Amino acid sequence: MISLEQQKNPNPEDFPSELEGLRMTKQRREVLAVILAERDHPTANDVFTRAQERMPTISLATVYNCLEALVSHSLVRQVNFERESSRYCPNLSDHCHFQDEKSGKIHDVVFKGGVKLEDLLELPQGTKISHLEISLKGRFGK
Amino acid sequence: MISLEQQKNPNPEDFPSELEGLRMTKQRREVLAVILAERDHPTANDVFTRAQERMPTISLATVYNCLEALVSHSLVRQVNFERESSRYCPNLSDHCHFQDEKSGKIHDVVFKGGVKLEDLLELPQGTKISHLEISLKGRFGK
DNA sequence: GTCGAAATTTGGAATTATTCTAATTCGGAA
DNA sequence: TTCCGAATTAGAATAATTCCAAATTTCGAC
Repeated sequence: MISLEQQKNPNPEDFPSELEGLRMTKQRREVLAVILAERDHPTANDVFTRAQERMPTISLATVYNCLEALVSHSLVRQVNFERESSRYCPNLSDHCHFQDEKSGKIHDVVFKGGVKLEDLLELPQGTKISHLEISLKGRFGK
Repeated sequence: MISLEQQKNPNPEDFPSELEGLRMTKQRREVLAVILAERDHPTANDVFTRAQERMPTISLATVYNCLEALVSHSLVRQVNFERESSRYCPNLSDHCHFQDEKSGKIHDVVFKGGVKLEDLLELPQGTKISHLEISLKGRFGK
């Protein structure tokens, strides 16, 4: 797994011309930079709005294209909650997501030491998991 | 948790007039019967089509209404996979879902003896989980 | 550097699942 | 039977996402 540093103002120009086999274009760099800039979970539209600040000509379709490219090359994670619009997550380490019902905000949640979910499921021998998503909803204790 | 028997041809008329505090109307009975009739994971539209066989006048909007009522009263589970349309599941016991990438079909997966996912997560003290969904995607071993 | 092919971007249209709306119908209580 | 709130209905509206076809950019070969 590649490790892209989270930083306040990532400079799109600092990304190499290729990441994880994905050719980095100006727009893909910008979209990636937007996502790495904050540790939150923006929607495609949020990303679009933020990207427009530095690249006013970028289109929403391109943002969708870039997101799909980045996700499929594991540079960004896609997060789905029920039927809400997809969100995107810069944290590539093993974790799942908790949505606070009060604020709607999404938080990363990690597993206790070394737990591998796959080991806890009754799956037919040899089953290959290519994708796994855990979504929690609830309220923080007060 | 209520336990509604899975059976080949559930008779909508056999359901009591109220289930889990939800008043059972003709349409809600029919929708519930459709879902209990098969151990699969139909979309709202699938349910609509199947319900129409015995109740040709039912509308899609009603199917959506009924599904939402049944789900919110825990008579049926809603299953979401990425951005695909929601599916509905008659199995109320603790389990998660695996989608076979080859067929697209969804299968129920149970946890190994008594594992409680909540116990494996690093959540702030007192966090109340109201909803939890685990979705897996992959291929069965051959 | 120039050329052509291939990939990417773009704006707008199209799609699709779902929700909303307003009118009608139903079902139970009085 | 009558009344009232809830449920149903058909169709319109919404919203996220995808599709499309044209324009632009990039890349490699020369």
